Amino acid sequence: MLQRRIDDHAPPSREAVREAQDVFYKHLKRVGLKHTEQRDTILRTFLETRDHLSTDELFRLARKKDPKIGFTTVYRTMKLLAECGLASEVAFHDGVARYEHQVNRRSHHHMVCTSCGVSVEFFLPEVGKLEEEIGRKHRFDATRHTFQIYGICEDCRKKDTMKRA
Amino acid sequence: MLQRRIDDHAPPSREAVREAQDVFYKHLKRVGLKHTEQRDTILRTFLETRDHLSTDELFRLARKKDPKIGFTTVYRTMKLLAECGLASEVAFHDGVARYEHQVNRRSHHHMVCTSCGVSVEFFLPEVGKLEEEIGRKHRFDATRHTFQIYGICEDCRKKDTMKRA
DNA sequence: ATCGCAATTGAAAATGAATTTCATTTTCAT
DNA sequence: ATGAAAATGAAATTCATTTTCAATTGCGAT
Repeated sequence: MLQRRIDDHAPPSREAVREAQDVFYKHLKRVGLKHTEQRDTILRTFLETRDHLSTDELFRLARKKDPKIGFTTVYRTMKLLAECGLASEVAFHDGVARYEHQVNRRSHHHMVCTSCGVSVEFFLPEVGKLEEEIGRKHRFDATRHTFQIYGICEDCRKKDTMKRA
Repeated sequence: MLQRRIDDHAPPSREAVREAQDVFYKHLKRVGLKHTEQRDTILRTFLETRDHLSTDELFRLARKKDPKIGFTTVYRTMKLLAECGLASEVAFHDGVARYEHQVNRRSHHHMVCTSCGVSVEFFLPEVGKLEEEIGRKHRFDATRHTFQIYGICEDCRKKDTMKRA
């Protein structure tokens, strides 16, 4: 199931894409890895997306740009992108790992419909403060958090009501 | 890796256990299922635990009480317990489903050490309010949420410092 | 520009948790 | 007690993820 994402962000600008590429290439250099065409294609494909994509979905998209790209390469590239902060995993509890890109995006949280999978993003500055506060209290070096709300969206509720009638 | 749980709760009292059994049996009746010795053993085993247990870990514990209990039965029973609210899944991002029991427990959140897996529980009443508020705003019927903070605990930080020295 | 070698690639195999199958056994309403 | 329906558990299956490995490619040194 494709997990549609509802937010208020435009796709990254040309400059933002170049910046992201720069971050990626510098990361590769830093850890002694090479810059390849496949990795570049995968990054560009990823930045064009707005949904929460599984590795397999991303693989299908990348293959449209370059039919000889393999699943394994996409899989490995996503790990690299996550390492340098360009991608982050979002775990929605449905058994597949999903990624969203972090270019031009502020920290945010998700509200997920457990019926159709749609997700709405929201932002609450206080959540970041809570992370810091709780970390300090328990002497953790807090690095990140996940905050997800699960429920049923309006559309699914309406559909459900219609079915009953 | 066993996910040790740090909290301030005592194990359920004898009465709490009986109450939980009652909830379970009534649920079974409601959905037309039968009360079996295995299911009872698994519930009792589960209530005695305080860590975040995978199905396999629970299976090993239940097997001590009754060596002929099978993994499949534990797996299926955990689904039933989750259905009637006695168990809830906690997904910590490490690829295995874990459960914690909900007897005598208030809603809470987790701070997880990404190095050793230890988790500390904390409770923030405002998070429940945020769930409600955000749900209303986006017209979701919000049913639950997860809030987890990831980081490195004090012990792991110390060990790390020693290694460097 | 070429060489050499380490990194990369991608198909295929392996892994491992989750889930289903099915023949046998058990529960429980009658 | 009886028998229909459900439960059990060993084994098989599924499916996402991860590893393996032989062939290919990138790139720094020359």
